[in-house]
Amino acid sequence: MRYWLLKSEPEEFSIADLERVGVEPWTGVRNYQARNYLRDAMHDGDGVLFYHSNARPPGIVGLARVRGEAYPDPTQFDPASPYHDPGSRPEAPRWMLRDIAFERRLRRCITLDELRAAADRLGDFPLLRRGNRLSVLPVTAAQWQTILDLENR
DNA sequence: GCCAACGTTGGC
DNA sequence: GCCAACGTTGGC
Repeated sequence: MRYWLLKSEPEEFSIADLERVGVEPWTGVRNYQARNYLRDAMHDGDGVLFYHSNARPPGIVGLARVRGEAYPDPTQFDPASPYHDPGSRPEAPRWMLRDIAFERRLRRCITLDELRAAADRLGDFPLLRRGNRLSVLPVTAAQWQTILDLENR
């Protein structure tokens, strides 16, 4: 079992949206490193920290779970989609996704400021690295536990 | 709205 | 393969 952090802009898709739909195909990732995490490194049942980016304040707002296996992101073949990729062929899909299942909201938002303040306990946390823009990030078991502990402080 | 960081594109 | 131009991310 591994752990991940997924970023989402709440104006695009928030934790409330995930709670409402229950399970969401994580479409639109168009970065190769993030794609590799989704396609190769994730496993059914992995834990997910749900992070609101471009939010005020930015922070972790909920928990979710990876559901099932990787499969082609259908939006890459949809000319009407903003995620359309005319260079991707159905017989060799470039972009893969996973379904993400709602688990629960956190009792409160654990803000980016708070995560920075806990940097000594978190160690090398990819979200806190300068200039990081990846929307899918690996989280260690120790970091996962540290963040859950923060929730109850 | 600004801008730093950084991935991608494309000319050469 | 280099690298300048460009586009995007995302905090502020």
